Amino acid sequence: MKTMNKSDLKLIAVLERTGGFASAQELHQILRREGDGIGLTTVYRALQSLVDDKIVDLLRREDGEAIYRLCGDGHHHHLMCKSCGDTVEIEGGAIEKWANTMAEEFGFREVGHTAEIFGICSKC
Amino acid sequence: MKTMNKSDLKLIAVLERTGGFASAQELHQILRREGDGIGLTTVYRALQSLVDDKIVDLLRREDGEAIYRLCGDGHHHHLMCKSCGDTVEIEGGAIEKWANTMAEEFGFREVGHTAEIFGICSKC
DNA sequence: CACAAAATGAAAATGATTTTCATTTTCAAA
DNA sequence: TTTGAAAATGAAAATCATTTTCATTTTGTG
Ligand SMILES: [Zn+2]
Ligand SMILES: [Zn+2]
Ligand SMILES: [Zn+2]
Ligand SMILES: [Zn+2]
Repeated sequence: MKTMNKSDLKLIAVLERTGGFASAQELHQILRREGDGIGLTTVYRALQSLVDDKIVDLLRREDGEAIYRLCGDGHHHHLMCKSCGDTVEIEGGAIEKWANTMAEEFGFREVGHTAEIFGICSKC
Repeated sequence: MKTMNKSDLKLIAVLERTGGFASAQELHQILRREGDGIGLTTVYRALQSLVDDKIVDLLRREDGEAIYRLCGDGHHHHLMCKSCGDTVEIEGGAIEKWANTMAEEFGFREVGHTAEIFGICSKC
């Protein structure tokens, strides 16, 4: 972790405030909406640097778009209704264990994972 | 799984021949190199349809590019190296149980899930 | 202050994927 | 075999996230 410039701090602040994942474009819009004139390029650069410094996690949406979250954020998974879109945040203890076990078994390190459950909720 | 047209079959054939993962662009180039004048659009369409029919897996390279591979039988998950792209298909017994438990707890039905693990493999 | 390095952002470039749309192929009914 | 509608095809244009360029501004230090 080298330096930490003004933009890096701004991005960390937004990520803290919003919690969860957000794309670069979304984070840029949020900052703009709040009156910050930061440029999209700078947002990308700050996120890149934060990822390099392992301060931020980079994952991918289903369509491939990059999404970011603060490392150490309360990690959780989602249960989403395919019909109405309602989403519940759930604990993933079993998943964490599974991911670590499997990764270890195959000699992987710096392990991460994604896991989502979807179905039809009781209201639908 | 509805119909299976000529292009779908071509793509399946290439994927069989090459084994492992390849991007749409790469698969298109391979077909072209082999003298097939198939269009890039058609390659994308065929892959989409094969993914919908669960005949091929869609994963993502580290840069977000979509990569495809013929899927083995049965339900499984992936452990992929972020660096070299090597992928292992793994059992997900714990996941299945977890997904069902959570879904039941929140009253969801027709439940499905996705789960992928990624990290750095021993060779990298 | 002066000056070099670092940061910034507008605009252009990139590159994968999708959309449009006119044309061709397929295929079953007549 | 002929015919018309539906499905398939692909070239070109459109999208859209991300990166690159490059001229300008800010920062830090002597
Ligand atoms: Zn619902
Ligand atoms: Zn988890
Ligand atoms: Zn698979
Ligand atoms: Zn590897």
